[in-house]
Amino acid sequence: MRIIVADCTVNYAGRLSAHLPRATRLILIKADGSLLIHAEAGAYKPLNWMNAPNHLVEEDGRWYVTNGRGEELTIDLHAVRFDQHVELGDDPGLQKDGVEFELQRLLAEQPEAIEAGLSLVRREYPTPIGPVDLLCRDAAGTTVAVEVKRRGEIDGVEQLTRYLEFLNRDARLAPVRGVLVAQVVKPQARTLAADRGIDWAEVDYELLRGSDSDVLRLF
Amino acid sequence: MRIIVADCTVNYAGRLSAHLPRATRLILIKADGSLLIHAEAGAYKPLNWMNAPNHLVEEDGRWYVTNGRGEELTIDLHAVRFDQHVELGDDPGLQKDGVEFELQRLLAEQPEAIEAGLSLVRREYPTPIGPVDLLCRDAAGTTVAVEVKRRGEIDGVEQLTRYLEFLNRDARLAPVRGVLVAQVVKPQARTLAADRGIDWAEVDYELLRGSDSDVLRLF
DNA sequence: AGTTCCATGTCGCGG
DNA sequence: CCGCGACGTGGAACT
Repeated sequence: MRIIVADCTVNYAGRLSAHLPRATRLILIKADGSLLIHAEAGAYKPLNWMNAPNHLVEEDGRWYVTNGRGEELTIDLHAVRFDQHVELGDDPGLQKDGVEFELQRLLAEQPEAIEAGLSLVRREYPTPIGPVDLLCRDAAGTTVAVEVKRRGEIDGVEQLTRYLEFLNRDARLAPVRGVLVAQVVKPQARTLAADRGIDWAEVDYELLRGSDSDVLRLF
Repeated sequence: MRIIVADCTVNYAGRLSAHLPRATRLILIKADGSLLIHAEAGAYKPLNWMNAPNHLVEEDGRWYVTNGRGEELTIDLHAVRFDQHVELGDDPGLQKDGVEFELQRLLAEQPEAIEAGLSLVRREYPTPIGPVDLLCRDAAGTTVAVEVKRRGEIDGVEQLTRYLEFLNRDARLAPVRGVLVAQVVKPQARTLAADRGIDWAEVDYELLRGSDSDVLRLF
């Protein structure tokens, strides 16, 4: 990785046109050729960037970066204050835990955590506009579409509404109820869900994981 | 800005839990306190980060970063290979050009590009839930609500549906048709639009801009 | 490669 | 502060 601090002017033309007036910034060039330009403020997102793979040409204090997809970045270097090369080596990568998929897996194993008497019919049940997270049947034998989110917000209710629209046209399934399941269901989502006749449930992730370990311990 | 290259182990607990095994990485600490951890590969997005404002405590080769929103990042520094401080100063900021607003402006000038015989009634026509991008009238005199997007996706159909709901209650306008206009309309959006009786159209941004220049050249 | 959906999305605007 | 929509969204998983 090459680490540069320089007084520079930047122009980007591609998906849009953008211009960075002259100022001192941090420029990173990674081993794969990707390039980031960061300022002193504004975390996470670079002011400008070019994703790998791309082609870098240096010429008279000006860099041309092109990427074969019609995008071009030009950097005018007025003064380089700092230029250092370091080898970082491969990264073992980030280990995540606690995302939606895991929650869906646990709930598929323990549908009763959503509602007593609920049993799984199929996970990722396909519809013309995308798969329903869990298709279940309740104690009374009614079909239930379950949408799993980490946080239950309005778009989750919208998504579930669309699924129900389609599912209820299938005579073999109708009538289909909907349940939005999340660790936390926001007040707005509750209101909209109630208005649409959709149920919601909050589940405890740690508790689900605990039960999961219990199940494993039995074998 | 402080630029550090170090052999480190990182743990994050907040919106999820994440762990970075020991490896050499780039750590940036910006003036506002925000912190980024980058690896050699994978541009744009840091492996881990903490957005400002946050609190940083250094202690025995271990850093604790907390941000008052229940998020915590811990960095164990095993070996620091590089540690440099640079002053970047304020950044004048990025100047952008050419996004959705521009597309809307061009279509307001050339509604025929959407559909033959279409004429503009008003841009940003207000409704209780937000302004409709373009309100038009078609060749038959029927009111048409146009939603402009750079990319036509399900969200656009949902948004337009909500507008139509309101517009159709206005006896002076009803019945109102809807058209979703974008450079590209995704299959899912087409399916949902068709299902809701909403039309869609794809337009060529470069072509619109070209016609625009032609118009200008006439004067 | 194309498509779809998730994201510790981030970011900016308006109420 | 919260809700909402755009983003050069990026990135991963699946077809």
